Amino acid sequence: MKFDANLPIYIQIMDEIKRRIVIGEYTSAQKVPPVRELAVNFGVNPNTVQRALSELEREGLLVSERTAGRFISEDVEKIAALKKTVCEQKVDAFIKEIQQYGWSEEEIMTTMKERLQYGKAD
Amino acid sequence: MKFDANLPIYIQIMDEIKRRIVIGEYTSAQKVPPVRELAVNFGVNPNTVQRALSELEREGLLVSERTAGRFISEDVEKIAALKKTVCEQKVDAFIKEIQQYGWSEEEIMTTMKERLQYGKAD
Amino acid sequence: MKFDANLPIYIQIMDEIKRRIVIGEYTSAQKVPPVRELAVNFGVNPNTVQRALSELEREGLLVSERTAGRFISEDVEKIAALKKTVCEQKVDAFIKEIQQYGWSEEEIMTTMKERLQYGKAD
Amino acid sequence: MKFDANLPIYIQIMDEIKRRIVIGEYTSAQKVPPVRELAVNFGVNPNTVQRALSELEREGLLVSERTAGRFISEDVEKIAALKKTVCEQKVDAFIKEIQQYGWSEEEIMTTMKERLQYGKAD
DNA sequence: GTGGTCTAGACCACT
DNA sequence: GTGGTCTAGACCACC
Repeated sequence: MKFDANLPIYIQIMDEIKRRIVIGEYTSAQKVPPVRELAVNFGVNPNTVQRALSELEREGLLVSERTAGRFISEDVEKIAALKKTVCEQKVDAFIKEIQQYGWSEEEIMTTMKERLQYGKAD
Repeated sequence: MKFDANLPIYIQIMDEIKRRIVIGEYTSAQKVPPVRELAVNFGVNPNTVQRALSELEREGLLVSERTAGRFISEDVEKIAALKKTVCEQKVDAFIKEIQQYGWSEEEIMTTMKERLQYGKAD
Repeated sequence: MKFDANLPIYIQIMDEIKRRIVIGEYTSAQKVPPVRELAVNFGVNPNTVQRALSELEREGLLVSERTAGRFISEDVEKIAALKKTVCEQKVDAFIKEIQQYGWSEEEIMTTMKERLQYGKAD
Repeated sequence: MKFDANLPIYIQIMDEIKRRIVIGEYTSAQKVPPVRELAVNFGVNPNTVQRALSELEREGLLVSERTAGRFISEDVEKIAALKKTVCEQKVDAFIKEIQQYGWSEEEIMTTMKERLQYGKAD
């Protein structure tokens, strides 16, 4: 995985795990891969992964069972809320950016529809 | 101005100049501030600004006149085309990102409308 | 190498590289010496060579591979076209110069033949 | 007039005057414009023109009459020889340059004919 | 070791 | 004062 040089890597790993939850790659009550495995896959130090997972635990998205490992929260509402907030964050960031260009809502909505319909976006 | 560590600064300056053209801060045939002045404002070396402006000149957005300075192109179509492509690029980037999350068009369009209407985005 | 004071050095380096391509010293798909080495050979700053090569890359004559170095384009037609245009440019420049002296075609062609045959030119 | 930065200006002025003789702008036995006038036209110091004219005098192309000014030599053979040598010098310089590119006589002659016929050279 | 970017500071031509 | 070029020297990512 390619990381952004500006954001702490553990944050970016948190985001990636959230993404996997959102798209259903990691589903409720499922076991999360062990730290070492993730560390290798991400190409980072295990400590960095450890930190990311701890943070996610603090947020209530992960729970750790002493010996068995770490699992995705069984709290379905929590997962649903995650999906919603992540989506809204992305949308808000986008809106903020386009507002820097002074574009009106209509312009953006129109362009989005065009781009989505013709499948030009890749 | 604050620069992203991942993208070359001269590219980001190009983008910023383009933004200023798009929002009409720099309008057709208008004089662009001198290299040294922009360099101070951006907090970078004059060479870096020089490079950014040269690239924009190559793209036909700017023209430089030996001793008088640099000017925004008088080619109105060029400017109009810029506005269009910049908008599309932003939209495409956004679409690409949200597709990583597997969201459907409807979800995104709905969320965008919500966020735009309630003005929660800032 | 000795540079002309009227033309930017990076342009003259571009011309020299083109010359080496034309005479086959640098041939298609071959590796070009690294920037720093060329800089030493030309007796100029690496940045100046960098610029020359970047321009040639933009012209499609060179391609750069991140860590491996720069290579002459594999586009054989491109190379062939280069040879043609360089030759024509030289000839045109010569014709322009002699026209300043009002010489007729016949005079020039005759003199050229003489000079070429007797091998007086060196 | 635009001067080359590498060659002494007085040499370039000599060449320009020779050119004017060759094309017949200055014809045999004609009076040469006064130093001051030439200096203004060339945009250089009168001393520089003075030196150029003195050199031309040494070469026997100009003669100075104490009070009347300077004149083009009446020696018709001298003028004819000038035309010949100037032409040969230009041709030789051209041949030397093209030989750096390894082009054969035929290639050059062919290209020259093409370029002359279609009048592409300007 | 490779290309790519950036800074700091200088000089030049042109007006 | 303007754009353009150049040098010297540095740092980075990639392999």
